[in-house]
Amino acid sequence: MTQSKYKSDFLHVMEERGFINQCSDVEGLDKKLCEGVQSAYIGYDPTGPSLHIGHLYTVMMLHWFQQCGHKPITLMGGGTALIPDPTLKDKTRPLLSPADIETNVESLKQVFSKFLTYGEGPTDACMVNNYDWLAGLDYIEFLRDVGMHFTVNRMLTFESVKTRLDRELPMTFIEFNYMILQGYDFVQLHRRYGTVFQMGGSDQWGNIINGVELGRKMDRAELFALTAPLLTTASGAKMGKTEGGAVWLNADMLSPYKYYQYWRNVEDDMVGTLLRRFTLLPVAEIEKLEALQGQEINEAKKILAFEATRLCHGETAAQEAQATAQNVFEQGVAGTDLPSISIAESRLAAGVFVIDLFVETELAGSKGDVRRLIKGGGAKVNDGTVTDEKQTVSTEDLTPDGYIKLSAGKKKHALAWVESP
RNA sequence: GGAGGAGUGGCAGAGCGGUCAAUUGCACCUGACUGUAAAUCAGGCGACUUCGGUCUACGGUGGUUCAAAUCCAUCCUCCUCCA
Repeated sequence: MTQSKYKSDFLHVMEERGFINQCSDVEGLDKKLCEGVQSAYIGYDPTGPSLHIGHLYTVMMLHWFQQCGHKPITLMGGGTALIPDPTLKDKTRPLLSPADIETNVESLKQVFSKFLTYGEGPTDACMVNNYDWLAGLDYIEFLRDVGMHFTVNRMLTFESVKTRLDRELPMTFIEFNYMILQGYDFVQLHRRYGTVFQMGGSDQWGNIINGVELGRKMDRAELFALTAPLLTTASGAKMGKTEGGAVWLNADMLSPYKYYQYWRNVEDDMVGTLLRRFTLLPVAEIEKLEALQGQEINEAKKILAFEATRLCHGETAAQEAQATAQNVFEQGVAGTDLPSISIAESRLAAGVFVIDLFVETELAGSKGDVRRLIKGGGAKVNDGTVTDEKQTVSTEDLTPDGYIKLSAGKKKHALAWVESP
């Protein structure tokens, strides 16, 4: 294990797990964290009902923060979600209704609870909503107190603003204000909870540092910022997408099996980074796994997939997912955890077009999609390649266990079970 | 308020009266090779289809034409310059 240059447990962990990208004042922060229990927050926009793995590494930061004896705060941007964030996407994102946001906040708390312990204790996590202080703001007062401290000159230099302007894309005033409100959040967190520390992804650096500066200007507060490197694949693309879309952390939006498969299929070069960031395995153990070469890396990927799934969906779900993956890929048989549909026995007896089953199991998006799959030789029924578009299956195709296995390509499989009368 | 310019498939970006379901790149899917990896090569990439076709699409709505993404009118949105 490498000798840490940090005194505080937390920074030590962040360092060895690769979470440190930029920090406003490492020494100061290190010292602060050694003084006693601190609270730190990360902001999340409740713009969707779940988190995906793009959010996950920040949640892990909070997780470790709590493990190191501090208090994590999840800040819900209930107020800022009413305002579009000007980042990345060139288009202004649609405004959400307050009711949607409230539903999302509730749903998100469930997800966070898998990684953080909420409660009333000194190091228990808590969830706050910036709607509480943003909703009632008086415009004039706000401009005088907060707007005073921002120069447009500086705001224009921020990456999110610059790219928009450079590309001659519109940015509305409401979006332009986003960063001010985010900075103001830090001030409020400090005033209300004594929070001196904010973390986030490196894309949030500008916003976070705004808060640090605003706190100093308004309250002479000493605030700290830490960002983690954004997750990109070894080939440079942003991580977190699968064929179906985002890799959600909710089981009802993405099954544990698929979640497991996502991790199982990551690029070789990512395994070490991901193990450090998304599992709780001791670093020493991770270092051993990182040393694996060639085909052996698959072993590391299995561990990554298992550990990541266990953390998010629990031991049982992880074992089931792993067992299914093993059955499917190593034994060549079906596993119970595969996506399934049920089909009435009477319907099956009459014969069902294979094409329809592929659509119903969502292995393909449309009938035309299945036809293409068949033409390309990627469609299989019970591991036999489908060659005829009009091929049907009936009760005779059922395996002894009472299902039909469908495959789209080598990795995507689904089962159609007969519905017992 | 005035003058120009632009709105095309997930994104970028061609087309500017028929041969356009729309060039191309990225992304994505499948096949081959492999290690459920990467790279590479090949094919595919609106929906439905009795595979002959049918339908829906180029900001919205009307119109001209045998025929429109392409022309005209109008509305909406955005950009640039001027006041």
